[in-house]
Amino acid sequence: MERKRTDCPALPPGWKKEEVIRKSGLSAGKSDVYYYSPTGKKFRSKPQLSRYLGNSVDLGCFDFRTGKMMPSKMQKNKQRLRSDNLSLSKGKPDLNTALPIRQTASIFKQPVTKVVNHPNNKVKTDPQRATEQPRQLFWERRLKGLRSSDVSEEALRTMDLPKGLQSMGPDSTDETLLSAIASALHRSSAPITGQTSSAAEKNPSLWLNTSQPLCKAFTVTDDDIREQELKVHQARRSLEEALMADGLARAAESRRDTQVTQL
DNA sequence: GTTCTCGGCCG
DNA sequence: CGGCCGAGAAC
Repeated sequence: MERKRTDCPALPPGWKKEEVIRKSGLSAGKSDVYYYSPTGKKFRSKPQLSRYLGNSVDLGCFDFRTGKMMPSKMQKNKQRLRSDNLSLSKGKPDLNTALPIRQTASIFKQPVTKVVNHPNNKVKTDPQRATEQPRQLFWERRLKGLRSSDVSEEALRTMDLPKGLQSMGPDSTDETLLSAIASALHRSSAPITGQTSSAAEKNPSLWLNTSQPLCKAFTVTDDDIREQELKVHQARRSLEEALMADGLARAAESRRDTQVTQL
């Protein structure tokens, strides 16, 4: 009977929440909660909402039933914190490459990453949303200070970027440039060209091509490519050796464990 | 066809 | 239990 679609404080204007009480059957009295997007699409579960909003939106602390953010649910976070996997000294390194997302009060944080729907999943996309996906201007600034580190929290040496690559916009440090380019590379499969518009150099906030990293246009020479191929080759060899060593170590360890249990 | 509603599965 | 979704009922 509760047919009213109420505004939900945790939601942006336009989103409505509805609670419907079951009035017959074995489950009479139970209630179902639905949400309606501004475009009128109905959502009847958290996964469904999550699918629609994209992976970059973490609904972990959102309570679907009440429609409120419940910070208490934060502890039951599936994503392990760095401090956590420190304690499990063995265990695979964290290969999560997700980009940081803006943390705001609302569930509907602005994704920093573009939400690209996986070609294989047939979620119907709202074309409006797909094209209007907002991205913060100069969002790369928030990558500042991010460092990769190994399992012992030791910061890894950062890469040296070729001289030809130059950062642009606010905070034109090499460190941010590296992050910006790395992010651009794994955000989309489109070629990375940098900011090709000369206007962008004079006034980035106006002419910025947001699908490209904050990097001046550059050219890649054959020598650059050869040099890079060599680096990749060496990196692969190092990885191969590391994996081999790790495998031997694990084998030795499990052998020792069995012996201990047998005592 | 679409939307509504409750059953029932599964964690 | 309650969340989630399938499927029959209703429109």
